[in-house]
Amino acid sequence: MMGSMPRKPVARDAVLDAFEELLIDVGERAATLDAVAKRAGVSKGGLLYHFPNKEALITATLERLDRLAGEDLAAMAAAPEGAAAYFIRSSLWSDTPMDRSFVAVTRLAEVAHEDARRRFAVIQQQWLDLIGKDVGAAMAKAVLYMGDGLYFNAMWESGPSGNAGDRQAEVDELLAAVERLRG
Amino acid sequence: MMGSMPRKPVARDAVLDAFEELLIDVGERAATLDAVAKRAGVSKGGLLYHFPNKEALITATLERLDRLAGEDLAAMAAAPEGAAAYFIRSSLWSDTPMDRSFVAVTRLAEVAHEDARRRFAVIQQQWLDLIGKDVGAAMAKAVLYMGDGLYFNAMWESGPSGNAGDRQAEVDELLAAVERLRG
DNA sequence: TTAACTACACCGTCTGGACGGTATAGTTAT
DNA sequence: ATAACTATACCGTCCAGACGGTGTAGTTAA
Repeated sequence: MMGSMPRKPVARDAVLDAFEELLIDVGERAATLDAVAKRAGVSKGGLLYHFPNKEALITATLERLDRLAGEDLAAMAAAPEGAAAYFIRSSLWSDTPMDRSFVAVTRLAEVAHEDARRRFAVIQQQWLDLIGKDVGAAMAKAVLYMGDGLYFNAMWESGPSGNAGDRQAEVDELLAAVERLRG
Repeated sequence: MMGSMPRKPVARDAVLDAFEELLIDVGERAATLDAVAKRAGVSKGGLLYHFPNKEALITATLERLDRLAGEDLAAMAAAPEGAAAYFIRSSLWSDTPMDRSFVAVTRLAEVAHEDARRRFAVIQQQWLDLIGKDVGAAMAKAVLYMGDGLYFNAMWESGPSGNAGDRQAEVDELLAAVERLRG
């Protein structure tokens, strides 16, 4: 009568996490199924049970980004400091699930994965709209690109990231710039 | 005695161009030696005659970027409109040799190619210095990142690029933003 | 209430193909 | 005569994916 629920697929999430980590750390090229399975502590067969092929793994990763981006967008819209400031702040790599997911998908887009690129375009447009409401349409792109540039550069400094203090000073500079653009 | 000079190496440049094109269009993963040779209209043996292995091909590509970036930096320093405005303008994907070279190397950096990443850091720092002299150190990073963000986004719109008019309008907006930051 | 059965969640091995690279013998342009 | 190729065959490695299992939690029927 009671719970006749099937066993929980613990491996599934482990695999998705491992795939993201590998994308971030070593790029798409080296994020092979074997490497993902090993990192996840799962057999290759187990991996393929959940994701019949690599494309399915990618699809699931994109779906996760969609979900997290949706949540982030809601937080951005509700941020008391304003959408623009929130955006700049959150463009600093801070190792949140959203950050990891975003950078991971960046790696896929880089490898010319069309679907990944499309998701980016949508998310970027949503960010742009919110920033436009905050600082005015004329300056929105300037702010959006400042944040993107920050992200873009932070990505190269792989691993545990560099000097946190320097990074913070950088964000403060950018926030000052945003204030000057506002109007 | 005279004219017994060897034939000119026409294939070499063709191979380098083809490698760049493939990096941009399909990413590092798909830029295989076979694909490069085919695109260049050269036999695989001919490719390997000039570049004994893939790493040599990459090295030559990085050296080309160094050369082009050096020229670009000189032009930026001498630009009558100022370094910052020049930088923003040139961040628009315009299919120049420098642009192609830069994006191609981006693809390599993405795949965690350390050498490629180092070159980027150097070029970025040089740009930052010039922009700082133009708009002041406090706002330099804001401008640099605006340009980077523009580049970052333009990269996703692969192929023959989108609407040129929209892009131009975008650059004008960014230039207006730069003027507001100046001081 | 327990043996038989089912469905799910995995594991480990194998194969076919692609890719980087080697080798070699011949061809073209200067 | 020699550098600059073409053409083709081949090797070792790696990878995606297929495949045939195994263990176990829940279900059913006597």
